[in-house]
Amino acid sequence: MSGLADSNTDSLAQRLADSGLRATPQREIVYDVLLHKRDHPTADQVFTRVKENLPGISLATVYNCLETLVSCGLVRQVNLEREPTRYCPNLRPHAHFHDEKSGATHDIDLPPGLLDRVKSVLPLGYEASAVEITFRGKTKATR
Amino acid sequence: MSGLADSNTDSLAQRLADSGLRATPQREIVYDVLLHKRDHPTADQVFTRVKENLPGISLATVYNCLETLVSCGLVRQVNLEREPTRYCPNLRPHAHFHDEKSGATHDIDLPPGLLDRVKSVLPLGYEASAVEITFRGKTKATR
DNA sequence: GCTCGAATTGGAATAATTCCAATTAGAAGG
DNA sequence: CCTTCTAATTGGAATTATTCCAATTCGAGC
Repeated sequence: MSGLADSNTDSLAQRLADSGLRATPQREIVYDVLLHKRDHPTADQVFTRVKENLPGISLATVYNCLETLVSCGLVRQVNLEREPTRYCPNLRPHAHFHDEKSGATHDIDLPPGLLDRVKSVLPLGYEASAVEITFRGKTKATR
Repeated sequence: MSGLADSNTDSLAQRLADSGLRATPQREIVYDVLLHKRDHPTADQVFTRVKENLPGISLATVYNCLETLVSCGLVRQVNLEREPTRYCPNLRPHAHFHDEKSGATHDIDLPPGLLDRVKSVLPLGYEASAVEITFRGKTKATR
């Protein structure tokens, strides 16, 4: 179904190795699924997609793999309101825009310096390891 | 236990009336609890606190009241990771800082203009009705 | 006092996620 | 290649926050 996975798979294997973890088929396919369609799927959606290539995988494993990918820094978790957690392989600094009409989530790339500007509002003594910016609203057809 | 509630209660009654809703004792006490200790409690924590004054209240009602307060704009919901939703009566523009060590959430007031600056990164056609900024990290004793 | 819709209540239902014990797989060493 | 030993996976049960629902209660206006 593709021939695109190898360089990704390699960086995956590398990252996993760095954390003392193994590159299993399950982890590779879960990661490929995230890279292949970047629509911020839920764990369930990832499960459905992965099953096409690996029918025997279990949902628990999908959760495990996602957790592993997050913990070695290849994937970000996105939480919106009370909805199920979504997963995002975009590692560039970006915000999320949640379209209230369609429910879709879009990445919004951030200009360099913006995150620093935002962090600069923190009072002395606050050290942020991560900043999340989330928009909610509507998208208009630009026309 | 206090004498501070009336002006709050009045604005509550007003806001509720504006939305065609009634100011019930349950709603008033839930709102007072939020105003009185602004530590971003969960629904369960609100439930516990409200029961001190209104022992017969049910958890379902607490959820209903919180939902009502949110929908008439007096309270904001704060979602962090997968944790239970927290509730915040601070209506000034502010971000949230989630202390990874203590689990506490602090409000960070935002300077005027910052939210507009952040919104300005949105491409044409994106209209944000709300922006949320969340920090995660550690707080150091300033000394 | 009555009426009638709104609000509250308790308990059942739902849904995402985590937990756990048992099995399987794979790398390293012999 | 076989064995070993740990990490990973699996299925199902358990957990937890939240929502749903049907029945009751409340209260403002007549």
